[in-house]
Amino acid sequence: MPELPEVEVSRLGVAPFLQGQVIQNIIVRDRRLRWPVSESLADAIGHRIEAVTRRAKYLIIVLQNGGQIILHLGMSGKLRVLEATVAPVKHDHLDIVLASGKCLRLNDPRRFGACLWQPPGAAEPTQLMNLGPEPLTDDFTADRLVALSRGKQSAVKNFIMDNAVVVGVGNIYANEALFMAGVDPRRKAGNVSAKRYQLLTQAIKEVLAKAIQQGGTTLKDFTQTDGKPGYFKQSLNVYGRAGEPCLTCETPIKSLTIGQRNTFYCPQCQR
DNA sequence: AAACACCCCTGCGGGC
DNA sequence: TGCCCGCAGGGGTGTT
Repeated sequence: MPELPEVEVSRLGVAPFLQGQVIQNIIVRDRRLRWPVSESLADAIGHRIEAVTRRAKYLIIVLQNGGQIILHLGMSGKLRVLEATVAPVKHDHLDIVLASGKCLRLNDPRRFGACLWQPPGAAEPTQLMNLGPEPLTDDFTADRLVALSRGKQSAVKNFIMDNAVVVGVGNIYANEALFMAGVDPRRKAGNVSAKRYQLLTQAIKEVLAKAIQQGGTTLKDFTQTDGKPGYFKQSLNVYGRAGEPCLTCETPIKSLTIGQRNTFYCPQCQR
């Protein structure tokens, strides 16, 4: 489900309910997420939430004592804020119960999501180390893409989906950004010119920002925390449109597999 | 070292 | 109607 925009939309949705609240209880119904949920997560109970932030596709609940609860939604994770008394349904694996009587509830059918506990003063989990820059900040530049790509033989699509290069660009938005920039996803990363990396950098920033504004992309089951779908699906130019006419030139959109992931592009517009 | 393939898991849509 | 197959928004691990 979630790429960076969907995680950010989730963060914006839940943050107002969490900020300033004391964690009254944490209920783990199934510890078997991407990594087993640590028993020591219970150490967060009794502490006040200072802020809810995001790094890459990780949502971070920052406690006033310096501890952090780090959530990842994987492919199918969803966050809702509910009254804590609402009965859980299938795949509701985790509740963070707040003093307000509400709870943050994680539902994740495929269990590719994660909940990590970073104790006060501890180093950040290895998963968060060696992450590249946030795409919507000035740290993410075309110069960086050029510098890191020289000599790279892998497809440019894989390159921009590499979290060490830039975080948060998943399969949907990689396809869309490459279309916007007019770059063939199969092209070797090392053979993309500085000028085209400039276009691609702008396209990544634009597509992610626009998707956040529109509440993310709902393909099947993503919903914003208020239960509404994301509306960015209406703005997709290539993703999921194999065989349909390119919205620019009417050439049929092609699909193929790159890096075990479905890839969509216009053979006319993208070179 | 870089570039791949593979795997974790459940649900759903399409084809028969 | 029902069963089987293929596929899905992520990303860590292990192999060449």
